Amino acid sequence: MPLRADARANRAALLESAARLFAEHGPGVALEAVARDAGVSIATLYRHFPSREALVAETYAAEIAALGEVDLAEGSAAVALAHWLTRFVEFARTKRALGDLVHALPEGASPPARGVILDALERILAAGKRDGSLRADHDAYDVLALLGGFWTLPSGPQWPERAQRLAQFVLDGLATTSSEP
Amino acid sequence: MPLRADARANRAALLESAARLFAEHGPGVALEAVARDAGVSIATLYRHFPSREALVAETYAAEIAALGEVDLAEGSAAVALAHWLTRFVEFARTKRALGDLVHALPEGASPPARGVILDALERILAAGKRDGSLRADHDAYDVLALLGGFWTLPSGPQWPERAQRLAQFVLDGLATTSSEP
DNA sequence: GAGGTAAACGTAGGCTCCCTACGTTTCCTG
DNA sequence: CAGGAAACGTAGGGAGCCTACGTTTACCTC
Repeated sequence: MPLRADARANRAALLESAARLFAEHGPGVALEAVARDAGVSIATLYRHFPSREALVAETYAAEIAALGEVDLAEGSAAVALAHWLTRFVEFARTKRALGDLVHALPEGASPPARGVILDALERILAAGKRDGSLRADHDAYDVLALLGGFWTLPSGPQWPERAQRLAQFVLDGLATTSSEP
Repeated sequence: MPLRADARANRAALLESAARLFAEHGPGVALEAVARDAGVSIATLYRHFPSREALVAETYAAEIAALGEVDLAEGSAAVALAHWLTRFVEFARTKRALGDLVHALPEGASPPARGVILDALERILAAGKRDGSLRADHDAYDVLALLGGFWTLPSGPQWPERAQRLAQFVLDGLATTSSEP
């Protein structure tokens, strides 16, 4: 059965506040602040999102889904990886909170976001194995770990440049035909 | 003037407790728990270590100093980097708290640990530029960012293997003479 | 050894945040 | 427009951070 009207509105307000506050103050924002900002009590926030992780996941649901899409139709898998990395960098730039979600560790029961991203990487790597444009001796897990470095970079003005170089390094390391100058 | 005897003893007890609790429960351990474990009040902890970061830095002072040492005497810079990376992986494995310290971001005023490590990497990279064994188009900052991935890996039993592969990837990417199979 | 003093200490408490129990209000359906 | 389920807010316990303040303790001097 559908949510009641007030519940729907509160939920939407919470997601909106969360998106803004995560962007402004990082993923560690007090949940009580999010609730206050949304004009709602903390209990309501917990009712809709039982954990911080759940709130982050819902907030970035669209972004996560987009990262799951891979276009292997045109060009080699290496090209697809390059495109995917560019999108990943862009998301990482604006959505720092995503990092905590993607790298939320507990061995089992990892959040869906992680699975979606690993899945996308796996498809690209498999394609690279088929068309020979990517080395076959690294798995999605390896690549994701390398990209984890993004979240350790200070978020200053040179972040995009740094991140792009990191991505290029990963790409070069995975490509069979090196593009070194 | 030297510390008073009781102060010295308390300080040592705090460092000992901190080392154990950081290792057991990660870098997020409650400082009050550290104080309690050391048989000391929380105020005393703050008197000796004004911030969590300061406590971590002191706890791992020896490890940090060791990471600052680089042996460029024998073999190429690439070999030196390989050795340094091995040590780095080992430290990262046992001292997860170090990560928070090394990657503590604030643009200015970064803690000394970061500087020590960046310095060591810079010396290795410079040597690699001289002897031609390492690519010259990446700086210490880049390398450190790549290694940041270590701290996003789940700390399960396969951690060492994963970490070693990451390090190898970085090494391969930086070496001029590729060691790909 | 007996003080005197600065250094070091612990207690206590305010603040913020997390999370839950419980009584109250609000929406929807008939 | 009433009844009941759904959703809500208030209130509060617990944990952790950090500081103010009064008390204790080691060291130095005589």
